[in-house]
Amino acid sequence: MSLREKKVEKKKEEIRKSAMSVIAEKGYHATTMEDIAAKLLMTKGSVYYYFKDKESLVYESHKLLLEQSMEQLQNVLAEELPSVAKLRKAMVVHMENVITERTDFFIGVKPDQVFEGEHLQEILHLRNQYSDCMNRLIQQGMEDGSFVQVDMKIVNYIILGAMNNAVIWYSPKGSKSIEELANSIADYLLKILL
Amino acid sequence: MSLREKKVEKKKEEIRKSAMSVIAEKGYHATTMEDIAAKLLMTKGSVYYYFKDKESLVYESHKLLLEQSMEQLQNVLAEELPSVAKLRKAMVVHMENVITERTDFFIGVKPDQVFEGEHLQEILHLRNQYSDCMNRLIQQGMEDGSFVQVDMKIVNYIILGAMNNAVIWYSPKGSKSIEELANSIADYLLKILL
DNA sequence: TTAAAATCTGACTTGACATTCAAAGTCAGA
DNA sequence: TCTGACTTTGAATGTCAAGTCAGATTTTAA
Repeated sequence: MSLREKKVEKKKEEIRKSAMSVIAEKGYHATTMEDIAAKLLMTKGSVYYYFKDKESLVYESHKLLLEQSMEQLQNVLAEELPSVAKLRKAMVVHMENVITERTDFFIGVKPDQVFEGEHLQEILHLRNQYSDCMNRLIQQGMEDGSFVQVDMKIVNYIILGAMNNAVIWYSPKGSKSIEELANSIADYLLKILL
Repeated sequence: MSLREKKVEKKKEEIRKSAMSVIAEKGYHATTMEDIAAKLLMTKGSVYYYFKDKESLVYESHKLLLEQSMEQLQNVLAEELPSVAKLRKAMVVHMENVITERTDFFIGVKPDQVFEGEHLQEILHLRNQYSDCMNRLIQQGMEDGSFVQVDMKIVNYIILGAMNNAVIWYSPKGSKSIEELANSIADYLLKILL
């Protein structure tokens, strides 16, 4: 990649970050392209130089986040760990993502209210992929007898729902660190499976 | 109440219902006053005859729903039941509300992105009240030894989060009836406390 | 140094709503 | 039947944010 391309990519990355951050703060509909630009001391016009429109910017941002989370999850999947520890780790990683990225995206807005066509398909696909991985973790645990038999689908919804919802109530002012919090939530949720 | 007042109240009720229904369908920001009116074969002008503005309409609708849920919860609280059965019933009732009203209990938007001032305060107050009631149920169970000791606040967030999230994924096409679904979710969540 | 390429700017256009309002329509009861 | 209060209508208005674009400015590389 040429220097120029690197610079452009860096700028795009900054803009994506800014977008995610402002959206996490104010919600998708309340954040304007000017907000996103202002945060970087730019003007709207510049943002449009890098991104076709708001939808594309948000799509790319969201996609990247999902892909990164997916990759982390895959890494956990690949580890040599007993089922319980593996699922536990996956949950902790997820919680940390939810809290640090504050991506209200999993709950705030339904994807079909923001994306269309290809973009919508891709986002749904990535989400399903993620969800499937979690399912696999539960499945494995049930097969090797680490977990009790449960309705995988429902339990998965419960687990992801409980975790994603933290965006709404988490506050850095709380007495627990993110790590502690992630761990205790993971422990509580694991009790459903033990 | 005079005949006319009854008629007005009935109309307002219809409009609130329509608003909640369209919002559940398309999301708060995507639903226009015309959508809400059209569903009742009215024009938006009429809606404005009954409600000052969109915010007020949604506020009143949402408030009523919260109050109704609160009342149901209070009724459960008042019943003579062992802790486990009581919390279980509260959860089932909540789930049924979430699914039938399809208002994620909360519009899918954080309240401070919709309401302001007094209205916002009142909505937050009602939510807290509701949450406190759930807390009380957990507290009681821990005190009488029915539940293990847990961090009440976190567990409460988990429980409400997991349940509210059902708005996102519930589909009437699923094989389980609402009642079955509510029951199995309640059972899974109770395992956290047993 | 300098001209072409890449970036950036901000005023402008557009369109989608929310909200208003004057006029028209409805209806219970005198 | 008539009247006046109550309702409804839909066109007009106001607002706000997305998206555009003709330059202005900065960077690149010869």
